[in-house]
Amino acid sequence: MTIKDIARLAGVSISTVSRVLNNHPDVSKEAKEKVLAVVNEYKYIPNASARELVKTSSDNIGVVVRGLSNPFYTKIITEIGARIEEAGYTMVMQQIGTSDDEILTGAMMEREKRLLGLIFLGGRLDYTKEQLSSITIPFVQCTFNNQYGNLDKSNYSSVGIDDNQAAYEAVEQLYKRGHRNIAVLLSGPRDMSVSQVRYEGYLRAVKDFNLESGDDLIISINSYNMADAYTGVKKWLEKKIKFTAIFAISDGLAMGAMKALRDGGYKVPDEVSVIAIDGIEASEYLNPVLTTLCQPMEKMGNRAVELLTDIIEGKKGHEHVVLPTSIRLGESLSALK
Amino acid sequence: MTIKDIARLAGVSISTVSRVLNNHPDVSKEAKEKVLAVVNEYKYIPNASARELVKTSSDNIGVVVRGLSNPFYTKIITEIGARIEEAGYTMVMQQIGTSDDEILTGAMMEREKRLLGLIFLGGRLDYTKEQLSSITIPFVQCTFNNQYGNLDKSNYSSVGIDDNQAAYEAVEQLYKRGHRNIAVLLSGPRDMSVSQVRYEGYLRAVKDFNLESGDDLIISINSYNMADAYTGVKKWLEKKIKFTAIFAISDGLAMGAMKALRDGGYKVPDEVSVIAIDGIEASEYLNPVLTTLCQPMEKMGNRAVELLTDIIEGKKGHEHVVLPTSIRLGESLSALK
DNA sequence: CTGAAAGCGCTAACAA
DNA sequence: TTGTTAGCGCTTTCAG
Repeated sequence: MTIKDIARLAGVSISTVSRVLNNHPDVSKEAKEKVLAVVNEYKYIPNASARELVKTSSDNIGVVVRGLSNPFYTKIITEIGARIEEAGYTMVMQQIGTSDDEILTGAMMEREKRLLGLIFLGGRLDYTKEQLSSITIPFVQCTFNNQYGNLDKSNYSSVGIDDNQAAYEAVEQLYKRGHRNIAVLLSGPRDMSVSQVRYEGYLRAVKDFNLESGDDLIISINSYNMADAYTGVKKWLEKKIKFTAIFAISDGLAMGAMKALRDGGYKVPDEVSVIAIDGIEASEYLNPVLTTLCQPMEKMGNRAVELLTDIIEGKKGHEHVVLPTSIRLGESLSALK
Repeated sequence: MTIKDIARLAGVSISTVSRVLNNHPDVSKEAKEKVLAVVNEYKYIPNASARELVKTSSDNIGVVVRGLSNPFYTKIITEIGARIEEAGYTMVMQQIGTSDDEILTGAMMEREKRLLGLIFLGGRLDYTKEQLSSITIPFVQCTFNNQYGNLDKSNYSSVGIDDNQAAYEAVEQLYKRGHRNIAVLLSGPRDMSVSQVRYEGYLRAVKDFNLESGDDLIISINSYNMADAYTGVKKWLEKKIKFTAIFAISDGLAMGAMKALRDGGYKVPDEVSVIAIDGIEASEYLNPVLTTLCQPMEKMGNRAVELLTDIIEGKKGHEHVVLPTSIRLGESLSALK
């Protein structure tokens, strides 16, 4: 069933069918009705590949999301979708797996969907200028921090938090409550991801506040899974390292840690305080409620779209926006006597 | 940058470029190297729309997932992806919003991607035969239960749990522990979704076990959000209805409920028992750990692919598989004295 | 208001 | 081993 068949069945030309399908004004009522009738009868659906192939422009903005159903992105995506719509563009979203190449995906989307711009969610930190050059339209990295990259900042925009500083502040919260033996729960050890950046913030705080330090206080697991965090922390507890608090680089890891602590007989927050970074929904439903530094998810999505549309419309150049975190005071912190 | 440009730049014909790009054997080493060099230099990426347009067949299996990042689907999708790969097919996944039309999406994918079959995740229950007819390839509904639909079961396959029975068994667990005043927390009230089916299972159990019944024991909210469940339960508690247990139709709702109970001064499980259905990861990290009837997620993904490939390969016809749930005994249940 | 025809970028016969 | 060519299904001038 192609446009040709519809044309034949409706007794009109291909162009007329196309016009009806695209709501062009200059079609007679009769022709329109005839075509629509046939379209409905045969449940004809135009081939999008053919459409895209022939089009030379669009109002599409691409969104590439890394990671299947990362709860953390849901709110951001919703916000991005709403803002793109509001600005008069169309969102084309593509989810990719953890190990897929987002730059390649973006480059393909750029060509196929005739994108005006791209937003990447959950990008890696290690792209080379070379790799990035396959994308020729403006793009903004959301929740991304090219701390280790050597990218030319004038070639793209970004919006995120200062992960290093957030970690520093999380540790500071513990310090202010009298904690000096603070373990860090991270994914890595050195995986060039956000985990590493936050770990460095922890180290900076440890140094600044003159806290206890050393490998004994590092709980390193190989993923961002709650289950792995649980197992890792449980095993670590057996070593009987002296500690009074845990800083987890993500809410998810903190959730695993809190269960491990409970199963290990440690009371949170009475015996051990726990703090993290992210502010996902689930961590607010724990008992005790997790204290965490929240990423401003709506704001991030909002700003990402704003940055991109400003560039597309020629209003501004590339910018790098660092948004502040806000602390959600739960029940997982207590002051040492 | 098109295949034509590459051909010109490499000094060969477009067919040769096409052959190189598609790894066809009959190309001389020199030609291949020349083409590859140009491709790399200019970061040429073939236009997938054009490719798809010209292709008449594929080994693609489409997967349509409803709902942005539903944690419940992650495991199923991972499993589906692995099985599709294993069976020698290629997975083409598309995520759609809660209010998007999955049948239309499926129909479009069928035509564009030349799919051999489709798997729907999280489908609605209310499609008409008419609507479904726009899909002409075999498809299987995963986690779907056409309890209220009037679909011809011989036209599609499905795999899921018996939601009504699962709810019944959940309530039975409470009954066996002496509970007679069991509230139900659901999303709806009558939204034709899985919530409704589980609610009917609750009603059946209430009748069979001669439990206390009535509207007072129904806590109805308008979403599957933890936050809404929290607010809803909190408000409901103010009514001071007599109850000793809550059956939540999903883990997410149970999480909201447990926090509301805690904030309202009710101890779980000492004063109130809570049970749910789903078995998502987060609910295992609660304190107390939620007792819930787990859906066999891996198995579901596994069987969905198996059903579909068997049909594609002509080995079998359509089937409707009902998988058993398994109880995860957490800490949210206690027996009444 | 309508139709004929060109061509989007690519693959796959078919020739050479 | 290579190049020529005919479409895939659609949109869009350009004539009528």
